[in-house]
Amino acid sequence: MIPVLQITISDTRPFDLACTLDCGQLFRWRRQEGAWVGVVGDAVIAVRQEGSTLCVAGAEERCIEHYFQLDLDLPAILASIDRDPLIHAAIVRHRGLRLVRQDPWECLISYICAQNASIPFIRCMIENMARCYGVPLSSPWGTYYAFPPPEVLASLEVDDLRRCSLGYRSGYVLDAARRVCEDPGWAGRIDALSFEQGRRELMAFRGVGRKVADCILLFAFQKFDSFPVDVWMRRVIREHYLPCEGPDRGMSCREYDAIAGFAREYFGEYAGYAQEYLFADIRAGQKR
DNA sequence: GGCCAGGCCTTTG
DNA sequence: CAAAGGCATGGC
Repeated sequence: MIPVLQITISDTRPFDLACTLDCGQLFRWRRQEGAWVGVVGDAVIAVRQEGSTLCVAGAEERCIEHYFQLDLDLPAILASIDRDPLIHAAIVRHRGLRLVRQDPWECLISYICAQNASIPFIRCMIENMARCYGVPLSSPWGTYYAFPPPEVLASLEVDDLRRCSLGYRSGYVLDAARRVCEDPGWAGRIDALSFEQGRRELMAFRGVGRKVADCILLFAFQKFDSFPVDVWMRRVIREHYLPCEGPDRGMSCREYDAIAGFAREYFGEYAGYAQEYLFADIRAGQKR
């Protein structure tokens, strides 16, 4: 019998599991038999939400609260970004979506892979790497695979990663793995830095530009004022907030900075949450 | 089968 | 400094 832990959700501590796991910030969770199953570190975890109860198997309460950041005052955060009808509608539709505390290493590689790729494709690349080079983890829900650690990826050849469908990103991932192996303190250092300083550190990785750095800062380092601007976010901001600036195709550094800078000022210190709610809303609308 | 995707790097104007 | 190509691959 699998021991199941129950965590109670309330109006003062809202949480929506499906929104959180399916909004595009994470790539490894799957729906399985009415639950969500994923790998966090070396643990296979299954989570199911039944109304205001969260049923968890495979992890302790403290681990889950830390991972989903349930201690964060979400109502206060949402109130602080609720500035107009557009973001308000997104908040209402996805209330309970939380930013997850991702592992810096896995997040770094995931978002290097994410450049110029659709979300299903990103999932595919990461699963390929995990299946080929990750430690198998047997669980009541089947065999899953840990995300391969830096030493393992660093020991590969470019063609090994090409076979995982990474394409031209293979070299970037290999470089990043080697760099992290030589500098194991990288994450701790960025953790202690401000948003701007952390971004500078991250952009020293080949294959990490503004957008990728901003995602990592938001998802792995809890720099909540980070506002990643992908092609979707750019469309929304241009349509609703900053009409027409620059050509239609391709985004210059200047335009990126203009959009992200505007958003940080407009939404405030939790602009990253606004970004994620807008992103989730675009994706939901896309599914029709 | 063409278009596009949680962009970045390099080269050119 | 700004603007344009090139890039690997898979989903839709």
